[in-house]
Order: sequence, then structure tokens, then C-alpha cells
Amino acid sequence: MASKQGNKADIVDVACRAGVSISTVSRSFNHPNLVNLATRKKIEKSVKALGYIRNRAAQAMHGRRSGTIGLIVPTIDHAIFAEVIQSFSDAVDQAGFTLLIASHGFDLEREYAVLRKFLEHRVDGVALIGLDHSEPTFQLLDQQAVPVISIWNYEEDSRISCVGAANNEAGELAARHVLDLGHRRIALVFPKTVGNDRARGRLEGALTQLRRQQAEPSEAWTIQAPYNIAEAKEACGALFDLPERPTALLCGNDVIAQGAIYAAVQRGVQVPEDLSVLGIGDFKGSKEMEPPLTTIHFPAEEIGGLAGREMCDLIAQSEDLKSTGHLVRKKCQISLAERATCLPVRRLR
Amino acid sequence: MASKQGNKADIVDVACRAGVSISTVSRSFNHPNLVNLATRKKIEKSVKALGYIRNRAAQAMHGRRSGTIGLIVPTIDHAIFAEVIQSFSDAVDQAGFTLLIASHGFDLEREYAVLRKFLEHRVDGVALIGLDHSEPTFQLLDQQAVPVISIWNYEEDSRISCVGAANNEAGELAARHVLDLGHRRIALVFPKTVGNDRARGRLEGALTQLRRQQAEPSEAWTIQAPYNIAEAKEACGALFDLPERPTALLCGNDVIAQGAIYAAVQRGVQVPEDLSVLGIGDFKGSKEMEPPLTTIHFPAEEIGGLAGREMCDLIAQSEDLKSTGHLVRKKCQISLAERATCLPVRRLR
DNA sequence: AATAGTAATGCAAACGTTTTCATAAAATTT
DNA sequence: AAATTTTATGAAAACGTTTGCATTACTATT
Repeated sequence: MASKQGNKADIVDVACRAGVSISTVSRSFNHPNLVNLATRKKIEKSVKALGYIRNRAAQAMHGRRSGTIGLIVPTIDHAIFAEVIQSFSDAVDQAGFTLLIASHGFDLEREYAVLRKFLEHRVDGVALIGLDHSEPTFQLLDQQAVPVISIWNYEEDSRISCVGAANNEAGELAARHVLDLGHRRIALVFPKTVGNDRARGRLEGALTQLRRQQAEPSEAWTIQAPYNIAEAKEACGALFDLPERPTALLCGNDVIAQGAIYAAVQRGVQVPEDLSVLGIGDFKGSKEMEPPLTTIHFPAEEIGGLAGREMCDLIAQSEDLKSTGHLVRKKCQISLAERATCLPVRRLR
Repeated sequence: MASKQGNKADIVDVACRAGVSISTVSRSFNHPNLVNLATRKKIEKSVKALGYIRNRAAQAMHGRRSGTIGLIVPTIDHAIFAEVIQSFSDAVDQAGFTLLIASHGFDLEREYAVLRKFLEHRVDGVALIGLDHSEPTFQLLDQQAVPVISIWNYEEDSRISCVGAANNEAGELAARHVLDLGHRRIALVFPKTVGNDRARGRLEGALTQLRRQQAEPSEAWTIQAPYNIAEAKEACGALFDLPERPTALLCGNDVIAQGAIYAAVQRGVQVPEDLSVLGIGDFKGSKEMEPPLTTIHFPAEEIGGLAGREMCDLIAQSEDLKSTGHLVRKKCQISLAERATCLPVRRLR
């Protein structure tokens, strides 16, 4: 082989072999129109022969962009995040960026640590899930003036740019639907809300709506379940074993709803005849369940894609003018997906 | 603010403010024991005050490692990959690496392009899913001598290091189980197998076993379904509408199995009384389904974690000695998860 | 007290690019 | 044919680090 002792070729090697200066080689990559076609061909040949691959780390040192975007999520392994990650990834990929991903397991201190690590790598932008973050995180973001976007939640007075849906509206919409169907004995099954503004918003929205119609559930009918079919199934099972059963179950997300339905099936409780179940999220597969799950649709793919494109725009802007000024906020519409797990309450017993 | 006009602080600024040379600052990060405690304190204070964040791009230029690992997957948005990605991510994270992720949507040419992009970023190692890759991909990997590992499949004569399970064994195991239960009228529902060695291995294993016992399914009973509940449901529905129905359904993965069960429920076909359904993969939630899905368990988390640790080892090795020589191969055990969707065939009708 | 050894620091040369400026050659205008 | 513009290239200075070597100031050994 022509290459010198297994060491990878660099731009100097390419230049030598092509018989031109390194400036010309560099230019032929970055501003091809400035270099003669014949020269360009020679360089190209030399690149091929040497198996040369440009070093972006070296480029990044010139104040140029690193070409990377950091995405920090609570966890990758949830149906709903996976969908958002995929579409976000596709969007930034299309713009030529490379994605750095890390998860923090719902631990905001780890989120901060990951953010620091990403900044060491000089990511051109950072995307986070939700709007609940630690103060040091916000400060670091601010101080480093790195383009940042929050995915999943919309809030009109958010501290950073955001693309997402209003979770409290989702909660309200869900509550309104079961109320409209005539239900009054409604139970709530939600995930923990600390450090999770998605769940908190939904729960608050639902409670607000229920209170407004004097249908606030009792303590016993407001239970907590982790994001996890197995445990949700168990938690709901306990609920069903109570002496008095609700006629409707409002779940914080579709995974919990799924678990609830399984728990019901196990006990011979018919859904929707004996019990209406409403999810939130409309995860992949919810539509295909048997019976298909009635839920609040969140346009995950749209949110991820939009966020990705917005992130790229933000980066482009921050490069042009040093306009660190304005935030952008995009609200994506949620909607009721009426399917088969909710029925009007039966008057006669 | 002390920092000069919003520009981010660099090591020089830190050195100036601390009243030492940049060498000392650099040393205090990389070899703290070589610098006086008092000096170190001064530097630390200066770092804090300036909000300095080290630039890994600049470090990477010194032949040092970039501290990144590239993971290329077909898609992020599949239950099974999400689980592997998560555990792989956790493992490399623990070793201090940052993860670059990209998906290629089952397109091996895009896989090659992504690999190139990752190499431009000088990743310290690359992880791929499966062992089916394009020739240029293998060549590039070889030529750049970058540590590489394949996740998910085990093959004793694999071209690159691998950590995973033997998919043909999974297929065999699955077929054996339904045969052992006395089934002879067995249908197969598998995903496309081109460029997907996971599916291919499973299908081949199953067919081998079925042929051995003279139970090879007819053309009409060997159908294809995409990785997708909705479409799998439809495809299986068509199968059920055929004049003759199989007594057992062997599915290429749990998602298809899930779709098959929904299709059955829709038509009033009882699982497992009228039809046994067997999945492969044991995805999250399969155990909690109602009825719980009988399937072949793949230890996704174990595979991902093991692969991550192996990747880090490979990188460490390649740094020490230039021993690009040997491959490592780890086989993870699969097992039959007997649950509730398979029953012995009924002799009497 | 002279010498050897050690600890702490600084200088300057890398690392692999991009980019500004200068220069040479060719093409165009006068 | 001289002057001007355009096109193509190269030299060298950046970018933000790390590190080998040199230097200085101590500390321990004879």
C-alpha cells in the first residue's frame, strides 16, 4: 500500500501525492469552484488512493461548526421517546448534522453532567426533553450561549425555545371527554410528577377540569404508576379490587392504559362495557390494540421533525448574526382519538 | 461579566487569570499530580470564574482519543433496538464515552455514508447492528483500522467482532416447540430477509427444523409482513381468511405476533384454543400481554451492555498495542419463554 | 558545603485543518 | 503592446490544546 505504515493519511499526504499545496486541497473541499477542474480531479484521485477522510475535529477548531447536535433524553427505551428521537434524528441528519445522544434516567443532575460533556465536544446545538431542568443547567446554557431547544412541551412563557404540545390541555381534553360521556366516578392513574412536567401538566389539566364539574376523584382513586406495563397492570389491579369501582379510568399515558386494560381483562372486567379507559399519548400500536385504545393523540413525529428543523434554523441564525435574543415557540395540536375503549356511562344498572 | 465580549473563554484566558502558563493549566487537567496543590486551586477558581469548558476537538487533534463511539442502527424506533441502544449507551457512558447515533432505515448504502461521517468525526470505535453490511463498509472499516463490533447476531465465522445471539437457533427452537406440541399445520409470518440477517437466520432455522419433520408450510402459509403491528395484523388477517387454517403460527418477531393475535381476536379466532401463536424476541411488554405471549427470549439488555463493554475494551486494546489482529465473539443464550399463547394441538375435533 | 535528585513550572513545537494575503499566470480590456 | 482584471495557486498564520525538553528552585544525600 502507498500509505505510510498504516498511519491514516492526512491532508498533507493528499497534497504531496497530488503535487499541490495543502491550501489547494482544503479549498477543493470547501470552495470547489475556486479550484481548477483538472486540479480537483487530481486531488480526488489522490484522496481515493490514500483513503483519506477529513478530520472534522481539526475543522471545528477554526471556529467552524462541529457539525454535531446533542440530544439529551430521560431514556431512549420508551415507545414515545423513541419516536421523537427518530424523527428528530432524521431531521438534523438531513441538514448534515451528526447526532450525539445521551440519556439521564430522569435524573436532572446527570442531565447537567451530560450537557457539560456535550459542550466539551462543542456541539452546535442542544436539544432537551421537556421544560423541567435544574438551575445550573439553565445557567450553563445561558452562559455558553449555545442554541437550545426543548422538545415535547409547549409553554407560552418557557425559559428556552420549545416545540411541543400543551400537556395541561391534553389532561383537560381527556377529562372533558369522559365527563361528556356522562361519567362521574372517574379514577386517575398517573406517573410520578416530580421533575416531569409532561405528567404534571396532564394531571393538573385533568384535575382542573374534573373539579370544575365537581367530579374530583377521591384519594383512593388517584393512584400512581410507573411508566411500565407490568407495574401499571399491578397498580390498576389493586384499584379494581377496591369495594367500589369507577366507571372510567383516565390514564397518564398509553402504557399505563395498556396495563390497566390487561389488569381488567385478567379480572373479567369488560372494557369498555364495564369500564371506560382513556389513555394519553397515542403511542405506536395503540390504534392497533384490541379493542383500539381511545386516547389523546400527540403528534410525536411532527414534534420531533419540527424540533429538528427548528434546531438547525437556530444554529444557522446564531452563526449569521449574534442575535442570541429571541426564543421561538411552536405549539403542536393534540386531538382526541376516539376509538373503542370509552363508552357513555350506563344509566340503568 | 469578566469574560471578553461574550466570546467563550479558552485555556489562555484561564492561564492569564490564574497567573500561570497554559502548560500548567493543561497539566492540571490531565496530570493533576504534577502540579502544586495551591496552583491547582488557583486554576480551578479561574476556571469557575470564566466558565471555561475544555475543548475536546482540540484534544482529539493530538492523536488523543476523541472520546466518542459511533452507533449505527437500522432504526431507533423499534422496541427491540431501543432496548439495545439504551443498554449500549449506558455501558459506554459509564466508561466516559459520548455516543454518536445514526439510523439508516435498513439501507446499507446509507449505512456506509453514516460510517464515513462518523469517521470524519474520528470516533474511537464503531458499533453496527447485525452482520449484513456492504462490501465498501467492510473495506472502509478494515482500511481505517477502527475498532468495530457487531451487535445482536452471533456467527462463529463473522467477519468482524460480534456480541449477540444465534438467530438460526432461535428459529429452530421456535419450530421445535410448536412441533413438540404436536402441531403439523404450521404457518410462517416473517419480515423481509434481504439485508436483514436477523430475520433470515430465524427463518432458515425454522424451515430447517420443519423440513426435518416433514412439516414444511405451503407457499400460501409462508407470508411476509413488515415490522409494524398494523400491517402485520392485516397480513395475518388475510391468512386467516383462507379456506384452510393452520393450527399454529410461527412469527418472525413479537411485533408480528402481536399483530397476528389482534387479527385473530378481530375474527373471533381464540388464541391459544383455536390457534397457537409463537413470537421471537420477547420484547418489552410481551410478558404482560393478555394472554402473555409465548416467545423466544433474546437478552437484549445483556447483549447491549456486553457489546458496550466489549467496545470499550477493544478501544483500549487498539490503543495499547497496535494489535489489530484478533476478533472477539460472544454468544448470548436465548431461551424459550413458555407463556400462554401456545397449546398442544387438539387431537379430537 | 558541594552534589545529586526531585518537584514545579514555562517555552515552544507539534496536531490537521482553514483562511487571509500575496503572487503568478492567463484572459481581457484599452 | 501595455494595463487591467480574473483565475488559480501557495506561504504562512491562525485555531486550542498537549507534551517533550529546558529551567529554576527546593530537598535530600554525601
